[in-house]
Amino acid sequence: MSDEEKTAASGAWRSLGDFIRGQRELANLSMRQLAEIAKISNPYLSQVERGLYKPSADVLKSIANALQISAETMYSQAGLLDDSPSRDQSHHGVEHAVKLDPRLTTDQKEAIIRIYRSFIGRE
Amino acid sequence: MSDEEKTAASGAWRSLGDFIRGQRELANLSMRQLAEIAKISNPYLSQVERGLYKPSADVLKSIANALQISAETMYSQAGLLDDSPSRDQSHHGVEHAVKLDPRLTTDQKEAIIRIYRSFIGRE
DNA sequence: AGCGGGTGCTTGGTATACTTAGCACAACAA
DNA sequence: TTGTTGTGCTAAGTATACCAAGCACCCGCT
Repeated sequence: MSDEEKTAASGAWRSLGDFIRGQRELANLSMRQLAEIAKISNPYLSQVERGLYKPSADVLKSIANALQISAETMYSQAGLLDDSPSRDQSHHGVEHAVKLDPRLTTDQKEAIIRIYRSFIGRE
Repeated sequence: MSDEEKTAASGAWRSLGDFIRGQRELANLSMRQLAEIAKISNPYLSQVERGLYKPSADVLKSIANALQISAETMYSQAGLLDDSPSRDQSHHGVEHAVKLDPRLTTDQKEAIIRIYRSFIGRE
């Protein structure tokens, strides 16, 4: 058994932890800040983000609320809602949302999409 | 807060237990049958149906699967999905989509969002 | 009277989700 | 230097989700 696979806390939940950490950093929140808002302890949040534990559903919902993202998104990231064939927002998501935004001019939309495509390394 | 809200096994989860029991009886399954399909123990299922314990998310999903109902239905019955986190405006679309894109790094997401906000005149 | 097989429920224990106290390292101030 | 305050992480304990074994009862047999 490799080091990565040591205990029950590997694989699928790791990506959930990465997701939470990414969203937390995007919101410019420290662990203690997010933990306070989500009403969980900061060490536990640390362990969750590192994939050591699988948070229960209400904790997930609480974190989602604190990060201002939908609970459904969080659950699907946690692999608990894996059905959802209708809601496809993987990479069409960004470009589509940009194109639909009425606040952006055409030039601005093109600029953002160009940057976006350069980031994801084209296809 | 009332006594109903303090202890772990009361209130909202009791109705969840009733819901599960109803669905199980509707499917003409005994506790042992459902427990076997959902890969949980029958005593635990008994306690869940009586509202003594709050099942974790994956157990809920497993039960929903065994009862052939959607996980979302189960979660909403469990009161875990009804959030609707104060959706401010539609312009959440772009930022939301960017935040959710797994192909982008955190830095890239921040960059795009910064550009986007500068375009629409926010911040 | 027993049997065997069905039902749901209780008991006692293990695994793990979760917390409180505290460590180690930074960056900035006195 | 020595504090103070920020960060994330570790350690040790408590709470609880969950399981295996078994109890009590109800039926249809023989």
